Amino acid sequence: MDMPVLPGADEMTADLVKKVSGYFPMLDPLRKDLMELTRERMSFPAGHTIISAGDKYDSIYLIEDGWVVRSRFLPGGGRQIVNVALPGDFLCFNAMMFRMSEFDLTTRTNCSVFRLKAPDIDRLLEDHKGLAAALMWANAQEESLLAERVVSLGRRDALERLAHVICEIASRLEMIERHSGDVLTIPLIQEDFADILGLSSIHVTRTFRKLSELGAVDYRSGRLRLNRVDILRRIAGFESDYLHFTQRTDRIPAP
Amino acid sequence: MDMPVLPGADEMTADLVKKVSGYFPMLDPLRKDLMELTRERMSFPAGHTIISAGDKYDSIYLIEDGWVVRSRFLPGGGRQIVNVALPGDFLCFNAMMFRMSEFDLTTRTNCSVFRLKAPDIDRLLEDHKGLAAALMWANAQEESLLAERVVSLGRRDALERLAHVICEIASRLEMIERHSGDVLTIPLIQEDFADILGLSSIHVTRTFRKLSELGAVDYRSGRLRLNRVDILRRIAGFESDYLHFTQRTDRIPAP
DNA sequence: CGAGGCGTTGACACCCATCAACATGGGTGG
DNA sequence: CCACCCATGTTGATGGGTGTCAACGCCTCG
Repeated sequence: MDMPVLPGADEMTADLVKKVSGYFPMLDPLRKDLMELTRERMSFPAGHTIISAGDKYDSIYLIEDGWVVRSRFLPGGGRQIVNVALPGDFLCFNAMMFRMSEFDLTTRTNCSVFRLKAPDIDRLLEDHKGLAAALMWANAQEESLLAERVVSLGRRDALERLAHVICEIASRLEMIERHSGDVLTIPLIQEDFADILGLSSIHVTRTFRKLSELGAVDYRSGRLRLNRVDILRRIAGFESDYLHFTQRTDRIPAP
Repeated sequence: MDMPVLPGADEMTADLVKKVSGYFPMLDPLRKDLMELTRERMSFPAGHTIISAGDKYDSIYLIEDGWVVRSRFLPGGGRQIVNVALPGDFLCFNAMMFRMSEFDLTTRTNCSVFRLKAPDIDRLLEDHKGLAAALMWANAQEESLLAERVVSLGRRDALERLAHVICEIASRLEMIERHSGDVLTIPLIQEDFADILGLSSIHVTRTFRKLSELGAVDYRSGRLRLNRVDILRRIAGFESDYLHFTQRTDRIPAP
């Protein structure tokens, strides 16, 4: 295979693929597909809108580093963030299915992403089985996260919601080895939390204070100290099953 | 192909596949895969729980007829319905990825479903490309519906939410040709609407009354009369794009 | 040093939950 | 055919959770 390989694409396949699919043991085909299709590495500054609602999209992105939020602006001026994408997550993986985005994608930190020219779905299934499997997995997992967010928004109060999303983010960061210890760096302002949780930013302040009073966490300007994770999880009723981080050992091929 | 074909599987492939994938023109491979894998047709009475949260699942279901809701019960006694599945929708399509269900699946009407033994994902991608494509499409569409539900729950008030979900259900029923005219039969009680919308059933009553006063719809015991769809859509801010019902004509192969 | 973004606090209003009571209506058994 | 019952829907009163508004403090950056 004598295709031009990007500088850095190697480390990506060595390092990131492990994170993308630590849970999904189809490493070799995925690595091969990414080598073939990942031709472009792009960087964006914090606050950059990669895609706007209504844009036609033609590529799939794989986040190498940085945080991206997917959000919708409403006629009344409100905003709802539907999910937060972290390193190892795909963006626009339904570009093969749908033509245009219904959401904005905005970076919250400086980001570097790999861009995959979206093959049409027939060619994807035919020639890139590793990527196809990874995309199916990623889509299913994102669906699972969204379902849990629906539960939160529908049936949990502000305190439970905030505690729950903190548990979720902490677990996901651990999963990709971007966090250890009891202090998280979270590049979200309280207004972001508000738009994730369906609250006002003022009420997010109040709710953080209550979590602090309860001894669970302390939050200050992007730094979150986890004091008592047990308390946090109990408040949230957090069950990590829905993240589906358990390795599917039943699918690891025999050596 | 001399495999035993279920009585009725023929009509399924002739009729239902069209609905499953009217939007997704990969009919022939899908039909073939369904013929191979659809070995069992099952019927359930209304109110039956097909799968409970925590159950290990091993099959994918395709709804031939009936309504199914996917819901979660919370420790406090609350319930949240995360989506409503209609004829032509798949259930448990992530059975290849994940091992167990986090939600209950409960019939709201008498239902008949086709059961597909879930092939593992490698075999699916290898031997059942039509089904793989249909499942990817279905998953992406469900993800899209969930994202829109998140927007509703986060940033729309009760009136907007109810109007929006009515618009959604009406559109989906039209899509599968299960409804025409201005009266819908909806086998959901107000408590179901409450658990879809994150409201109390009492407030659903009030909200239906307000919609009626505004001239949009009249609801009475499972029958919903659409008086002024334009009003309803304006209240909801309904844009049907997220349903992705537009045929992807760019993907129809040349004859 | 000023400006602007972000966070914080308190007062107040509103949306919606909760509770209790009652209406309706379909099904079942006598 | 009627009596009863249970599920569901309706209404009003009350309260709590959260939004909104205004003012102020803090910090960063130019």
